[in-house]
Amino acid sequence: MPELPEVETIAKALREGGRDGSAILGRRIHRAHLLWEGTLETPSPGEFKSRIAGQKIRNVGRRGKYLLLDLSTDTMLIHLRMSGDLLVETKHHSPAPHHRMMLDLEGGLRLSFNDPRKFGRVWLTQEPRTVLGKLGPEPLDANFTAPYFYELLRARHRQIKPLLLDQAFIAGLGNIYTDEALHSARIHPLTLADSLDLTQAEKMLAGIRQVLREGISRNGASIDWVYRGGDFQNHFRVYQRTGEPCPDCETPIERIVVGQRGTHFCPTCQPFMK
DNA sequence: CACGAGACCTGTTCGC
DNA sequence: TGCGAACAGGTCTCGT
Repeated sequence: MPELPEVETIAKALREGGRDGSAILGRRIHRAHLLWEGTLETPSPGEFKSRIAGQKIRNVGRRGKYLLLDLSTDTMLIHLRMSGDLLVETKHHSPAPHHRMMLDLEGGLRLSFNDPRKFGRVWLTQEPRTVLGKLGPEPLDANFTAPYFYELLRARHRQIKPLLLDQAFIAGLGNIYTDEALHSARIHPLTLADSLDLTQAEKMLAGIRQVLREGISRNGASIDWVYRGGDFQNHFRVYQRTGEPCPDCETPIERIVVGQRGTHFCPTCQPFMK
């Protein structure tokens, strides 16, 4: 689910707080509740609870699809995977179905991790690099240039779509934004990365940045009940639009399976070049 | 190195 | 209406 724009939206919301003044920055964590221990990747439940108690939330950031909570002495990393969400609630609220972890904060607030499918994971560590170390570059980083992207693509004899989903190649893209970016760049999802020329690499990077920026400006995509307020789902051009006319040329959008993921593209705008 | 299948989970939608 | 199949924003591991 949550891809870079959704995680960025959540990080921003946690930093800025709600209209009700429910800001969590600067607050001390009184106590952690683990409703499903499998959520915790490291350390053990006992050490997690004793170590996190008393630490303050200094800041909230993002790297790839990971949320980073800077605490007094540790970093808490959260990966929402397919169905995770973070909510700020009050302490009195009884735990909703699928709550997996709750952090009681000073001032009666509570930061809750809800995750129906139980794929999400949490780490508490003083060395976030051990978790983030293998991530590829941030696509929106100004230091990530088109010529460099072209060099990376040229070194890989692999279909472009699964390559863009590979977090070690580039961080933050998921199934929605990959399909949208390929359509924006007019590149077929099965195109081999090392067959793209510099001009196509430039278009690919521009497409990635364009759809990510649009996703962020629309507060992400809210499919089903998750990620309240996001609007990008109403602006998909190909994702989950099988059979609907391409917004650029009217050709019906096609769906194929690539690397076991549903893949949506326009056969006219994105012709397969061998 | 590249790729496909299977696993990890639960909920919703689709097709008969 | 009922019920099983298919599908879902992600990632890891294993076998070829």
